[in-house]
Amino acid sequence: MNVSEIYTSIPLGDGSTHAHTSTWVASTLRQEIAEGRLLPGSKLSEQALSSALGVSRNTLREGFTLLDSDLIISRIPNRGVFVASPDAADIREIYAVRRTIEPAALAWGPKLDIDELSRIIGQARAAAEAGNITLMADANQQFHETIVRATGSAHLLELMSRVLAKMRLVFHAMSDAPDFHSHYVSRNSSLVDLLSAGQRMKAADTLQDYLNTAEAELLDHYESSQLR
Amino acid sequence: MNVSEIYTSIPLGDGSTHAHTSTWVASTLRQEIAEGRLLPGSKLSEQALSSALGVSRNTLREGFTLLDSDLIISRIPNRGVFVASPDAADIREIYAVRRTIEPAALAWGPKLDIDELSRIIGQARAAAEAGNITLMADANQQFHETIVRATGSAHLLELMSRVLAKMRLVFHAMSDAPDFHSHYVSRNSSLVDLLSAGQRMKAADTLQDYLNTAEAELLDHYESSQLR
DNA sequence: AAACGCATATTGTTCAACAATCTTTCTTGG
DNA sequence: CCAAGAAAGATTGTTGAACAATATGCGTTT
Repeated sequence: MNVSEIYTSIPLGDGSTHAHTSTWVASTLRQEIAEGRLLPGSKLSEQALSSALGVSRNTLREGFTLLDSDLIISRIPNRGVFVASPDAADIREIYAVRRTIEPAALAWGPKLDIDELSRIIGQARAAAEAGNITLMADANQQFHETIVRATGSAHLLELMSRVLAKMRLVFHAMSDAPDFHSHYVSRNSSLVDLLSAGQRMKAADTLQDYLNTAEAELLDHYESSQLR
Repeated sequence: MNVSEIYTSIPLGDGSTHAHTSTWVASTLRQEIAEGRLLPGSKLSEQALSSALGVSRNTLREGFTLLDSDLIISRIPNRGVFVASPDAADIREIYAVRRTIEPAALAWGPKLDIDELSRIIGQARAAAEAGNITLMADANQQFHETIVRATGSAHLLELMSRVLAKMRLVFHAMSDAPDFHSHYVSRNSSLVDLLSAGQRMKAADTLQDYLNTAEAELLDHYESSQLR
């Protein structure tokens, strides 16, 4: 499916008044991008998109501004708006954020919900046995969001979800990415074991090791997929 | 100085083309707010501001959208845009972010620059002896930004500077705030001593204590200033 | 004094136009 | 034939005006 087909396949607004049309535009595009229907590098033409969405160019631009802070598009002055295509530097940035926030949440977060983490792991295990990779990926994302929620900060949670959204773009850009998620189930599980034993600092250190490993694996796969 | 006076005192653009006019608008307003010329709660009228800045309403709105992600304005649908007036919940949120990011940066940040921290403390001490509170506040902010820079993440640094910008709003809202900065110089100094001794984890714990104390002091002062 | 309704003002959105900048194509000279 | 440069075309950046939707303020009524 190419870009112009996407344009026409995006459902139009139903004519009812949205709280903010620009907000609706942003969330619509966010969803299209998150689900991989708009691939990294695609150009988002103002004229084509505004008519496809049934909004004016001005309103579309306001939506672009909103998405810009979501890190999933890149605006190049006088050139246009493109779906972000993460590179190695972006991957390193993503993991720099995660290496800071997530271990801190495990070590010191005042609202750590171990039962919830445990519950999510159960779901992931079920998904793994059913062979449902999408569900496993969802569970993995939930797991890490729950960790960040322990900080009690809405801003950190928001930053984390933006970072995870960009992470999805990385996977979309590397369509032949192997199944990174499956062997993280047991890792997450051992994290919960440590937490249940009250060893929060050790859990934080362990998570850092995991994140380092994951980053290296992703970078490795990215480099080799760039050579082709 | 009331709001309408502010409008006319904002310097107009020089007619030359800015890279992005909306970006220029946002940074201009950001500065006005940061320096306390636009106080928390002030309404930012589209008509008045657009003519005062010499830009169209559409462009001003794009600027508003940019500022919205900066946390220093609040947009109320069909009501308008106001300079954010932080409340107790905002203060708690600010410190939830700081308690997570800053100790993590001290404990694990790969790019910790102890010499730079030490240099900044020197400046703060000089400012304290000269009795220059503004310079002390600047040095304090620099100190904490340098800490976050140790994470190696641009996004975390950006979030931190947004949080510190909102922090300035808190102080502007409490015009009679006592001098919170002066007794933090020695605290920062003892942090650097711990770091120099290689005791990063102890420094992280100490910083958390400091942040908890500061949050409690601020909340206390906020509550009492609300009663009047 | 409280509640209602109307006039007014402000924000939300669209449209059409033009300026600024980039991209493509075509010409020209070597 | 190829490279450099100029003109033409397309896209983004910004503006001003217009209208709809919503909120505000003010008088009237009870």
